[in-house]
Amino acid sequence: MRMSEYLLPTEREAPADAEAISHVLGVRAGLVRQLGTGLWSWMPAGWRVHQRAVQIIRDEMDAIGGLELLMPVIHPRELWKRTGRDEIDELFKLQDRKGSELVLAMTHEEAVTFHMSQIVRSYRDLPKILYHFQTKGRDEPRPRAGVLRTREFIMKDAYSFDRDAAGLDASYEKHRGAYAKIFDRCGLEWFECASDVGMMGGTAAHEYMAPCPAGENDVVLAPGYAANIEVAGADAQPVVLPAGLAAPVEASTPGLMTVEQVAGSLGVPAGALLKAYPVLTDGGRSVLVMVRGDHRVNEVKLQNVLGEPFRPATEEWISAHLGPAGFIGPVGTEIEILLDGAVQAGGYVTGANRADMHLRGVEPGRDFAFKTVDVRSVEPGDTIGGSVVRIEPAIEIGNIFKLGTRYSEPLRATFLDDGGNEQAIVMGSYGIGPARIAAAAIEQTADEKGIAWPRALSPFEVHLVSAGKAGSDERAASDSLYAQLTAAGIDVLYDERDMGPGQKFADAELLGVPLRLTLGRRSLESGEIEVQGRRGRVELPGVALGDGAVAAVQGLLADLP
RNA sequence: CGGGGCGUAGCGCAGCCUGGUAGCGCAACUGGUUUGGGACCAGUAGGUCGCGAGUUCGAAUCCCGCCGCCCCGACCA
Repeated sequence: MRMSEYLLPTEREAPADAEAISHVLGVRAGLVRQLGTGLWSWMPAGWRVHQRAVQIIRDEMDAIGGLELLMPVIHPRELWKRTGRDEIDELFKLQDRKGSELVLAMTHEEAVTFHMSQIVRSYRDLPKILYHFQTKGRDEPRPRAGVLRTREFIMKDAYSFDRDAAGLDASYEKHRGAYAKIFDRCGLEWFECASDVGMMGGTAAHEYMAPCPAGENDVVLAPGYAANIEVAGADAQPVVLPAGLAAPVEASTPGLMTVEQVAGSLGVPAGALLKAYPVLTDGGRSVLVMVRGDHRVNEVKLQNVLGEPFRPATEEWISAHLGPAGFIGPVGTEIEILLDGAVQAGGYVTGANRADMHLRGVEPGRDFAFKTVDVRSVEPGDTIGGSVVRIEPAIEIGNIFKLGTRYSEPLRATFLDDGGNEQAIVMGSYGIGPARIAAAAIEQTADEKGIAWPRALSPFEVHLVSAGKAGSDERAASDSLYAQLTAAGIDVLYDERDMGPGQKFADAELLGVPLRLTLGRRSLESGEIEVQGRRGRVELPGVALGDGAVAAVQGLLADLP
């Protein structure tokens, strides 16, 4: 591709309001442009990257027997009513000119299950894996960070259809294998994490996480362990408790409402306090959740423990049922108490359910009854298997779910088993966001000059800079080299624009093609083309001009990350 | 949905407080000189100051309403 004929709208300055590296560089390098909040266009070079990711995904999906098809974005709303998903806030709703109710698909479980319900008749029709690359619409409450979280995006979504749980397990494992190959081939650093199955979930789920600064999720990492912080568990650092008391003793704490204030005033570590967090469930239960003073309640884990959604109790409710906010505790209350498992035996400081008063020496079991649960968030300093955990932000680049019969039952997708009995198809769903792969690659590889694409995702294989002006001998030589490389099937971006070399180098480093060749007057004098590897901006041995140049460049390409 | 901020030329911004003919840098265009790390000289062109309604002799500037966009939080199969 000749740069003078291409559209690569690079910018010298970052968009004023961009924070994420991938947002800044995606725009500056001319890969993406914004149309509205959460609505992004892919410019030609950016679309090349996206298509590279898509092709890698397609390869590996095909390799596990996936069958590519295409389903529409606009669906009858009725279909979504049948699965109970038509009232989701994120679902775009619309009407046609006749007033018929339609939705923009956020995923395609409904559509694919609808079709398979008509097509599959017998156990002989199973198993199947179907997938497509299709636009999703999601009315996100807060789109952010360029293409990381948008209201419209392309997703590879795959669906497996099996006779039973064992079949689903096999399909699930195939996808785990394919996903590992996909993310490795894309050159990403990534982790497979146990994840929350979510409100609409099934029986198991994994997320694929690419660590990077702009990540929206926190991942807990230890040797042999990776989990979303929403579900992660770890061993807490032990706390040194004060000597026990025969019974709780009141301690005056006037105006001291925070853990830090109370701990400081009483001369104990924050972990020697118990924090009380009263919640009311949608089902009408009231529960007092207790965690160590230096820990925090994890609302996702708590919801899983409660088995239903909940809201924190209001201050009015707390005053009416426990005591003044800031001074509540477990002693003397009738409310059901859940105690976090990190609370070791011993005497703690808790609220006394009276204004300006706490209790010392409160012992779980002796002074109040409880049920032990795991509802705290993993904290820095926690350990797993003796190793201190790392907590890193990460982008979710893919996920896999065991759906079971969540969709096949309401949509009556059944088959006859070998005994002639009607059974619901057992399903899985498997998503990957190519745009997030691109964004994660930018985040993970960028340096102060720009992007440094993994070879597999780069919009071009070689960036050839002509350092001579039009009509010069060096320009004629670079024209000739461009023709040679292109004839050999190498994907070359050829910068033959009539501008200074500094600007060309700057654009090349911004765009991040892994191999940069420079051919100018020096090359004609030395007989060598200069070579820079983009990752780390390393100068590589020059390539001799002449017939061997193409083979030499191919050799260099093979060695790149 | 709460909190904060922004909207002036393609991009980045100043001007607004204290009303009086709309500016700067980069980019663009023309001519010339340059050509190995974002050159230089001379000239040119480009703006309903987000939209609407007010106050005023006069509004980018003050008041009211609306829209759009960003960040934080809530939210997020």
